[in-house]
Order: sequence, then structure tokens, then C-alpha cells
Amino acid sequence: MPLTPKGAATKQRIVEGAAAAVRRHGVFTLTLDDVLALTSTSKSQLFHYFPGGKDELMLAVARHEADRVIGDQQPELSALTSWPAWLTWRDKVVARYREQGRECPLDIAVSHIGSASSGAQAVAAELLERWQDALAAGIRRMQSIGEIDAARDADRSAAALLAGIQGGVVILLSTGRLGHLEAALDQGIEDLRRRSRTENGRP
Amino acid sequence: MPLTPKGAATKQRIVEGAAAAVRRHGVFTLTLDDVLALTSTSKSQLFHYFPGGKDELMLAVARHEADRVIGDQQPELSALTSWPAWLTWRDKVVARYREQGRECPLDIAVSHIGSASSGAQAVAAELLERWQDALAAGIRRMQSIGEIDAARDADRSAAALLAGIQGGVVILLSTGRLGHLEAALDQGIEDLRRRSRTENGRP
DNA sequence: CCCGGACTGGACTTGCCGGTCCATTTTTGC
DNA sequence: GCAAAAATGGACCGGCAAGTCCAGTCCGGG
Repeated sequence: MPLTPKGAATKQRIVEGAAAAVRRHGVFTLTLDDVLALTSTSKSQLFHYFPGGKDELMLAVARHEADRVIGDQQPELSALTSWPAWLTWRDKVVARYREQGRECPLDIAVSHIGSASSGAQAVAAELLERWQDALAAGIRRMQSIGEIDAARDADRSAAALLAGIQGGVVILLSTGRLGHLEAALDQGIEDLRRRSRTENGRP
Repeated sequence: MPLTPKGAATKQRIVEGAAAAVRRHGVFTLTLDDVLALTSTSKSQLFHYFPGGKDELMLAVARHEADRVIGDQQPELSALTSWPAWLTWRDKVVARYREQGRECPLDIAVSHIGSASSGAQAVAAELLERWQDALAAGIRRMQSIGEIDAARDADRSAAALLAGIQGGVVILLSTGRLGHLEAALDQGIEDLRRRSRTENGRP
């Protein structure tokens, strides 16, 4: 199935429009007709580019959005090499979700239900892994320059921080309040900055 | 609309069956027929007890599940008066979600989409508030006996801890791994135990 | 210029699922 | 017991939305 430039453009237009639609309506109440209206395309085009129908489209949307999530945190996320970098990153995350508000493009992936779930869940899992790896790399980097206690388990700290972020976002989604995300980020970073050699594991 | 004991029993059977069905299928792929089959009832009964249809039923399920979430953490959650109590509580939370696995009964409420959303969201918001209040009360109690630095903002610490828990659960939901929840809990409690007078706000 | 394949439009089919309706049985209050 | 009210069973309806189909149009290469 060769793809002319024009076709590729249409395909991308569909994905982006669908992503916007998902952000507004959520995956489940979203109808293909919504996407068609929003992107000025027709059913036949949609099924031409996504023979798998809604499932395949949602998967493409999930991938698209997952890339955005990581992308929006760059370049800081990949260069957490100083405390100012951490703080800038923190602000970027908060700003991103403040702007996004209560629209969550990835409930597709998080909800383990729905038709496109299995694939989308893999996308979500990969996103979380990339995210956590970036945080762990940042922590290790800070350890190597002596800014974080070398005894800490970088992966476990990254896991806890990531959990705080995710929870903050979820709470934002259900209550509309940003405070939890901010508190989790601040407390997580503050905790890293403490250079005590206290064990980080189970108290 | 008086309710005979028999009627009340049927109504409750429907709610509990529906809750189980939601846990398995999620809200959106769940059909009323599923509930009927699972509870051995008929359509007319369901609409007899829930004139509002699926929306009203889902709301009842949300309330039911929210109560369970808090209830499953008792009595510890209401009596976080010593470190052992905190640890027992921590274990209870982990055990509860380990058992629950990837079934989330409250995606009803978290997903801001769907028909029953507005009411269900209020349920979720109230659940989070009760939860956070209990944690904050525990923190204040520990402060009053000198086990936690009195300078800390109890509400903000509770918010961060709650965010960690929620995030841990979300990650469990999408990846099936418990580690993040454990890490978030352990790190959150460990952080509380540190009696330094370091400020807890934005670094 | 013209042919084949990519691309587009939109009517149509199909199945599912929430919700309605009424007929029947069981329970309750007296 | 015996009305009246509550509880139950299940057939039926209607709409909606995913997916199909074919009839066209556009475009690139020879």
C-alpha cells in the first residue's frame, strides 16, 4: 500500500483531528462521525487509512499522544543535570497539565477496557517506562556529581516520583485541582535534594 | 416509593452485581444485559429500582465502591496514631490493590466522559477529600506527639502522599505492576518520619 | 494523452443496547 | 382473605454508530 504525500497528509490530519476529538470527548463517547466532521474527511478515507477501524485509529492516537507527553517535557527531561534543570522541568510539567486541564488523551490507554485496549496499554506501559528511565537517568547523573546520595536506589526513587506525577494528573482529571500535582512534584524533588544517607527503602 | 425488604434486597443485589461487572468490563463496555445475567434479574426490575437507567445505576455503583475503598483501609486509616499503625495501613493498602489487580471500579468516576460523569465525579472528588483528610489528620496527630516536624504543612504532605497512591494505582492498572505503589507509599512515609525541620514547600 | 492505482464521497446495511410497556405474580396492610 | 401496591418477566421498539460498498475523481508515469 504505497502512500503518496497527499495520502500521508490526510492520514496525519485524521490522527491529529482524532486526538483533539479524544481529548474533548474521551474515547468512548467519541464517534467516528465526530472525527470525520472535525477533519473534513469521509468514512471511506478513514477506513482506507485505518483498515482496522476505530481500534487502529485509537492506537495511532495513543502513540501520537504518548510522543507528545514526552516531547512536551523536552529538552529538560533528557538533561536533568542540575537543580535548576529539575526545577525548570517541574514547571514545564505543571504548565503542561495546567494548560491541558481536565482533558486526558490517554484515558484510552489507562482504561483497561474498550476495544483498542491491549495495544493501547502497551503504548501506555512504554510511555511510563521511557518517562521513568529519563527520571532515573537524571537521578543517577545527580548522584555522579554528588548532589544526590549515592546510596539511594535511583529506579525506586524515579518510580515514586513518577507515581506522584501520575496521581497528581489523575486527581487533576477528577477534581480539576492542580495542587496535588504540584505538591507531589515539589515533595519528590525536595526529597531527592536531601543528601542524608537515610535508607530509602521500606522504613 | 416504599421499598419492601425484598425490594431492598434486590436493589442491593443489583448494585453489587453491577459493581462486579464494572470491575470486570469497565463502565463503557458494560451492558445492562451483563448486569441482568449476572444478577438474575430482568430489565423491568432494574428500571424499577433505577428509573434513571444506566446513569443512576452507575452512580450507585460509584458510591458503593467509594465506600469500599475507604472501608477497606479501616480501622487503620482513622487511627494513624503511631508508626506501626502507619505501616499496617500501608500494608493494607498494598494488599488491597494487589488483590484487586487491574480491575478498577472507579474508572467510572475518573473518566470525565460518559453519561453519568457529573455525579460520579462528585463521588470521586468526595472520596479523595475524605481520604486526604484522614491522612492529614494522621499527620497532625503525629505532629502533636512530636513524631513529625510541626513545621510541615500537613495538608500538603497528605496531598503529595495521596497523589503517590493514586499514581501507583493508575500504574498498576496500566502495567499490572505493584512496585510503583509500594515505592510511593514507602517513600511518602519515610519522608514523614524524617524529623528534620527542612521546609516542605517548593524547593 | 491516457491508464492504472491511489484517493474521495456518501448512501446503505447491520447489529447492538438502552429504554419502554404490559401482563403476571407476589407481598403487604387491614 | 382480599384489594392494592410492589415486584417480576420478557417481548418489543428505536436510535445510533461502526463498518461496507460502489461510484466516482485526482494524479503520476510512460
